[in-house]
Amino acid sequence: MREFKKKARILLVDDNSEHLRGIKELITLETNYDIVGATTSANIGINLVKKYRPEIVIMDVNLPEKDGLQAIQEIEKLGLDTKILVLSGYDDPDLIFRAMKIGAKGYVLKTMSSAQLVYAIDEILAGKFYLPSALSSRFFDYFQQSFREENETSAEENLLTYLTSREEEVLELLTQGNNYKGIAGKLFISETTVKTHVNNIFQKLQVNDRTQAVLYALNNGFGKRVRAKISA
Amino acid sequence: MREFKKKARILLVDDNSEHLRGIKELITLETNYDIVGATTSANIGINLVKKYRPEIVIMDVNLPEKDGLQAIQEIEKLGLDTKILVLSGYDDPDLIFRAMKIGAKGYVLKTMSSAQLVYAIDEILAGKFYLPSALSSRFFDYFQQSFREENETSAEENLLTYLTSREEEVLELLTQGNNYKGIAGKLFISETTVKTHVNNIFQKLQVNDRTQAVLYALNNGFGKRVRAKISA
DNA sequence: TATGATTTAAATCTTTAGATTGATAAAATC
DNA sequence: GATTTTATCAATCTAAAGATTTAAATCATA
Repeated sequence: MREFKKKARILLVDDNSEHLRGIKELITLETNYDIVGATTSANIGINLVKKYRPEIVIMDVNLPEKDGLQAIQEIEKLGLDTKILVLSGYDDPDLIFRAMKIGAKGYVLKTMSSAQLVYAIDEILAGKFYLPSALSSRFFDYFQQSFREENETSAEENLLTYLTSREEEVLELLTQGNNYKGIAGKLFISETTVKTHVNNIFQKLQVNDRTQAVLYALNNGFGKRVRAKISA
Repeated sequence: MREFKKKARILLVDDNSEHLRGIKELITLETNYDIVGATTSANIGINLVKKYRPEIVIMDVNLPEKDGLQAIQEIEKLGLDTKILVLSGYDDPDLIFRAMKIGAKGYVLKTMSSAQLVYAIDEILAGKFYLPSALSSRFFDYFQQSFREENETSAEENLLTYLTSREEEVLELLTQGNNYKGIAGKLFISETTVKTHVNNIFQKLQVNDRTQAVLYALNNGFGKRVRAKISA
């Protein structure tokens, strides 16, 4: 399939040195792959990425010194277009979600078949993403769960709809941390007018102060922005 | 494969009546499916869901009166465990993302093969999610893009790390809209102590007032919550 | 044990925020 | 054309927020 293409340069990072050897042998059988490095250290791995600029990094997320997710972030920050395939012993949805969130191109379990690993590598090298069906389901379950509360509340009555367009402008400036003077200056109106608007906003949103108003705005999709219940 | 199982009840919603007939015929060929309804109206579709409680709804997202996404949300709100497969003429990442966000179990293009449609239906009936490889890539590109800004900023210096644990508690209560008195009461300390903490928080976060402090906290992953740049 | 960081607290002062009342003019709606 | 809504502004007042200084007790740790 890829026989005549340039060999893909691969870097392996896995804290288990036996497993590291296993993958290494397996990949060496594939004539299209060229292993440029294999290490049990996340930090060394990052340096090897800088040095050899592999097309793809196969990264274990259970590393001793530095956790794999952090290593992924640091590799992503290099801006080298290095594709990262996560190799993990856990099918924890949160772990899958976070890995994909920070830029991984795929996530496979250590229990997978060697054929599946090769398939995953090829898909990712072709510019696609790869998640096995079971992990994909876990990902989407978690993904949808994290938005469920939002979907429910967005259907309820949103007090923001009662605001006039001018009040929305004022609230927008409140959500940017402005005080009365700042808002008055930006809207070219007097401070007392701003106070009037702000007081009307409080009434309509049924809150007591600006902080609560800002929180209500952010939690209710103000300005087409929403808060996702997603752990960092 | 599913020959001996109970027939899956399917509802079709598509504004194009010709396309509706086409899918209907195609699905009727499958002995395992039972079409309980087919309509060009989103509102009628929702009522048919209530009436027949199909296992799966194949939903076009380009509907005239009510848009498909809204219809999906209303069906989800019924809490009937109805699985929804989106059928769309567009591979727009935002559309795919929003459909999956609000609970769709799959998304396929109208240009797909009939075999792929049947495969998608079977996967979803089996409790899985289904996105064709190309759409999956679009989804994840969009998904990662929406978190890119956050990933970048989270790597920068986060002033929140300078807060003491007590200051974090105070800030947490600030992000819930409490005033001095409320915080003092909840932490069983005096109001003046709270003022001291809050002032120290302002210094450390380099802000001037509580609203700005709250905004900084929310925008910098305070309390394992992050703000996703995702359009509603 | 000496040192620095944390948590607690009070006193004082200035500034800002918020509530309330009243008023005018333009714009939209009926 | 009358009425309601919206946007504007002022004045006044109270309450809350924020800045600053000082200080004592606790706690971790070098």
